[in-house]
Amino acid sequence: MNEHPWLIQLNEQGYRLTDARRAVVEIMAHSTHAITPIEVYDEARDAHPALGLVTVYRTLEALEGQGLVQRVHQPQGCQAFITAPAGHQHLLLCRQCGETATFEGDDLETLIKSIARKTGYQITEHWLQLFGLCPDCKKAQA
Amino acid sequence: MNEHPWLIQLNEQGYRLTDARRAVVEIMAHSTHAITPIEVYDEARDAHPALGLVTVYRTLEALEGQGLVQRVHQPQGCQAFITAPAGHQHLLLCRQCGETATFEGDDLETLIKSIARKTGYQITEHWLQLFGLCPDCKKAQA
DNA sequence: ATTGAAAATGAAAACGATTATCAATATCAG
DNA sequence: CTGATATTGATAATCGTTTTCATTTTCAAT
Repeated sequence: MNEHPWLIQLNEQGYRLTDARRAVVEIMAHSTHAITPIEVYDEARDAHPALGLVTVYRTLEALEGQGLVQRVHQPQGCQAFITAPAGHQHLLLCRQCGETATFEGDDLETLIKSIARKTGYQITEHWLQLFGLCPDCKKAQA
Repeated sequence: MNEHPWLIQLNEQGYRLTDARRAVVEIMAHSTHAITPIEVYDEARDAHPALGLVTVYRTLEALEGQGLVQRVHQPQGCQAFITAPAGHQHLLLCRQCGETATFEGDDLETLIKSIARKTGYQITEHWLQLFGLCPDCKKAQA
């Protein structure tokens, strides 16, 4: 049936393959922008009109559990999702259109260790994110 | 009347001084932890029982507008506020109790410029946040 | 001190995002 | 094909936040 790799992975984890999941995966896997559940819902109904919003939430949850998508936090709000970057990448997000780029910057290790030593905190996670305008939106600005 | 500097600042901006605002400022200004509107509401009612939750939201909004408090984003959720650090500081947050520390790490400029050049993005904002366990919660863990 | 216009308040309702409930449906192993 | 079970979508519930609005409070001008 030539299923999308994400669907194969879900299937291997015991999830059944349904048209609702196919429709959501289709949208999420091909999106290069941060996208909210409602937007996924609207777009995915082109392929599967009977789709319910609840199923979008449940599918996003499953995909997040598999590390295939992740929630992104932005100054404007924190309800959007993106396809999870491979490995440990940092994010660059367009404030206008939500387009996402990634970059590496792992010279943070030194900084983190230094902060841990100075503060006595046990540091378990870090976020480094940049926000701005993507080339297209920058052009449209002027 | 020996008002708190935040109240004086609000007053200078045209805000009136009320008991509701005094109560909210009292809590926020002395908090060293990330704290949600509901928590502010609960704590501030000790001093001002008639306080409404709506007023907490409105006061936090005013304080945020003055740069005196800011919303913090965390893996567990994004509805908490902290007293805004002076100058450009980065955050270190305890995932357990919300205790907040700050640090400087402004060698980011080089990185940011490099990413901007590589991606064509115009970068306007950045977040660098660390999460972990504060010394107290680390101790309570074991 | 008194007054009154304007700002601020709190209660209630509205709202948007998310989660829980549940009967009906679809998947897939046997 | 069949049936146990996962999944679905509709509905309702929940949570955080905002709007509405009549009442109260602040504070500048008397």
